[in-house]
Amino acid sequence: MPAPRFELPPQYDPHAVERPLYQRWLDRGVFPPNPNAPGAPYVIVIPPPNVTAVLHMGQGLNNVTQDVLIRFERMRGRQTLWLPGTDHAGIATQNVVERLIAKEGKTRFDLGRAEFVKRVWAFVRETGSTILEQLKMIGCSCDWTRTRFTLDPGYSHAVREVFVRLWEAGLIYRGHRVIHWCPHCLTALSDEEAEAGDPETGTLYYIRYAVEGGPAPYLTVATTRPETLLGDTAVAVNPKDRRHAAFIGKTARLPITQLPIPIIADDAVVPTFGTGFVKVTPAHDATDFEIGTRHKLEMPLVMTEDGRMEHSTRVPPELAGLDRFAARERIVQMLQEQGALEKTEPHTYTLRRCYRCGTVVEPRLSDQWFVKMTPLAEPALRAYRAGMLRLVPERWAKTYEQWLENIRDWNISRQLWWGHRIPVFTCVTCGEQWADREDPTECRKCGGSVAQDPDVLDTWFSSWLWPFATLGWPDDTPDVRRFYPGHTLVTAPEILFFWVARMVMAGYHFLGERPFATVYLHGTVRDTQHRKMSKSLGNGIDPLDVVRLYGADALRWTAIAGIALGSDLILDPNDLATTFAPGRNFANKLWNIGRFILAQLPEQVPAFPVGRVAELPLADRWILSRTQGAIRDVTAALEQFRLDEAAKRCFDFVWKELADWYVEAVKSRLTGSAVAVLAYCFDTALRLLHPVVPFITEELWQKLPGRRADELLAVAAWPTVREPLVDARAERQFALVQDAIAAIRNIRAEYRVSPKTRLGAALSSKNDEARRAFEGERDTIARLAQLAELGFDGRAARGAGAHAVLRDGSEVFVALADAIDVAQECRRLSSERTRLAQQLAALAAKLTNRDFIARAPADVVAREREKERAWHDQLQALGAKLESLGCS
RNA sequence: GGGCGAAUAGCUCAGCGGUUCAGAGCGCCUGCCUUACACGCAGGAAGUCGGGGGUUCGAAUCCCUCUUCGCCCACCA
Repeated sequence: MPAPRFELPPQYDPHAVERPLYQRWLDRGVFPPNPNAPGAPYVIVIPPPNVTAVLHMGQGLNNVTQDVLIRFERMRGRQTLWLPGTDHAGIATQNVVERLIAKEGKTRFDLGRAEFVKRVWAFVRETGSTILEQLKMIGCSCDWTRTRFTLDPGYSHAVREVFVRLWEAGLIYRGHRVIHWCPHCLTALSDEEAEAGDPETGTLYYIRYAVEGGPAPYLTVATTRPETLLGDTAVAVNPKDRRHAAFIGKTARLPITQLPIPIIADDAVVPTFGTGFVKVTPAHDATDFEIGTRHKLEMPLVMTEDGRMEHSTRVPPELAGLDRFAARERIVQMLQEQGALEKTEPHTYTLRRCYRCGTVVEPRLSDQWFVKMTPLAEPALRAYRAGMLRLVPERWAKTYEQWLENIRDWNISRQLWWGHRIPVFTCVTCGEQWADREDPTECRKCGGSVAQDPDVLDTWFSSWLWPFATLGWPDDTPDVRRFYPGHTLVTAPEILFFWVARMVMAGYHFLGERPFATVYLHGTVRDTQHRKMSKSLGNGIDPLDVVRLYGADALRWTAIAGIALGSDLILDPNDLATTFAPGRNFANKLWNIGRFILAQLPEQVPAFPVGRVAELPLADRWILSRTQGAIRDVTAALEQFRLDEAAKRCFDFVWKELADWYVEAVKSRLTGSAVAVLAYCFDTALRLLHPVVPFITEELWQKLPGRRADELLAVAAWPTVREPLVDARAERQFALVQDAIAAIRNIRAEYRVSPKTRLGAALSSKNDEARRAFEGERDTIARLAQLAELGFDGRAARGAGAHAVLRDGSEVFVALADAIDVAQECRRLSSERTRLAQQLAALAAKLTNRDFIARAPADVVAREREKERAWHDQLQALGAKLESLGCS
């Protein structure tokens, strides 16, 4: 045995290698796209995390997934661009900074707009790169030279251009309607940002309104929000509701304020709910607003922006200034005192809450900027139906389509300070209003002074441009030409509407092309109770804790191998050791395989003779063929986004085949072909594994003999199948060897034959119990003992045993392998659902039975050959019969 | 109220064009410190594949239905 070229520790130490390797990749500039690469570009844009975010497990999964795809394509020679960046995250970031200055006892209004925005920028500059640095810790191979931020000048330019173009196309309008309003964040929200939560049990209040001149002295409405009655301007019934027809046209009086309101008929009222009478509050309910519009009702706002009751005439002094929920209690009390509360009953409903702060959203009448979405949705829908866009897994198709089919106009204005200021200008003199690419100094019509709209744009109004604004659009940049359209988007289904569908719309509208061809939607990270990991539940896992404990590769392996396409990733935050054991164990195994192989390899590894591969020992031919299988399977799995299957296939190849069988099989002959084959197979394994576990594979690959100093696995060529090495026969034959050895091991374990005892010796043992135990199996054991005599008796001899079995029993095995060919053919035909084939398959199964193998001595070979001929004949007959029946 | 998904070994999950499909990892049991690895090696126990029907020579695998979980959408106040 040659002297080991390396002294490697028996335990893989990720910390010793990760940072230096990452730095090396950076220094060598392997992450940015290589214009000299022969392949076409391959582009992924990162779902930009909030600029203030710190990495959580969901993003860990998301980004590792992207990195696997990028590294795979990079090794395949594509010009890969993985474009990183962050999102300014309007509400979220503004909230964070508001909390900060609250600690100084101040509000943003104390600071003023300019000062506040300055503070946010300072905060962003200070903390903004945290999450990107964390991505480096888990190995992400982004092109950091192209890092973008949704508020940087170039990007803002794109946002403004988009707004103005939409304006010019007549797709932006000022809408006066009831929108979702967050009384905590003090801004309007889009429909998507007002999330429906879990059903909650609340109260349905039945309230009596006095009626003048009607068929009854009063009517009863049912409501969950009694406080809104101060804003009621009508009571409505369904025109078809006979019970209440006589009320229509009469006047009701609001309790508490005694204001008169009309009783009207409207189709929107569902007669079966509550009493059939509905209180109509047009300024605080979307449906009521529509009713109000149809009937030209007054629409008074009775709450302030922060959710306190207020109105000059409608809110009585004792309620003014009360928070809406406090007001509710107080009003219920007042109603009770006035005898206007008929009854209450428990009621289950879902409340919409602000997706940033969780506050119950208040429907509120206001003026906002909207984008007309139907003209944008149509191309996105058409493109999807034409197959231009693929969702993986496909089951999200219906969700995507339904949303686009029922698209609603998008409220894009936010009453915030942090974000892209809406570029709409109004002349204070003549009222002229327009959107402008530059800040105007005077009215374009009358020369009067102008005022810019105070609001900012929805964060998603910048996010939806991400695939091209990051490349320098609207300028005609080389990057836009080269990297648009992109290829794969990796994200969570939660933002299918927020982001994905809108990017598709923007892509088609502004560039006339899809932003990406495939949307890969991965699952959610959950705890063992299947609860989503979240800060508030305290059930999260910090990916960097995992990196510190077990290394980035262990994290990556667990995330990738542990999640099937489209399913969730279940991790146990209370037991990181168990959760990440698979990754840690595998990394260590790989390390030790490398440790062993590297110790065997001489400075100059001879290439194995591909042309004369047939002359190699069976085990060599077997592992070479299995290597081709691994290349084929792993490549196919990655192409199909089956990352878990790719990982698992690598696992089986490296651990079960290369380590457990081949390494053991060649331990007794570690020279010549074995060394060459080991070097090739291990090198291939490292390449196949690199996308998933980049650090350890790069580290080991660097140590392979003959490596030039400037070579990096990160940009090494992806392996391809070498046809001459595919050898189905060798695989079958070796499988029999494996079966035979398994049978021997089984017998040894079952009869407790010590590893140090020869089977033959055990047979003639003086130990009565052992001998008696052997009696029933005497023939089998004797035969196997004979086969195994060389190999299974001592230490470190499993491989030698395999070799010996092969040599002594090869004739038997070859005959069996041929028989199996026949059997398999029978099985193939049996799937044609014929009885005859079924019977043959049963017989075939018998032939391939492990018992048979274990008992098949050389002297039955002749008999088997005879049988085999008979099989062939039957097969021929069968074939003819099938053909006559019209089966192919 | 619609739509979608999931129920397979103690745990987390593969398998789902019908005939080596009853599997993997972790855990468990029994041997092994065999000079790459005890984060390991060898062997093993363990599931009537959620319940019930149906199609078929044959079904975790296809159809129907029920139950239980989870997700998305929706103006019943």
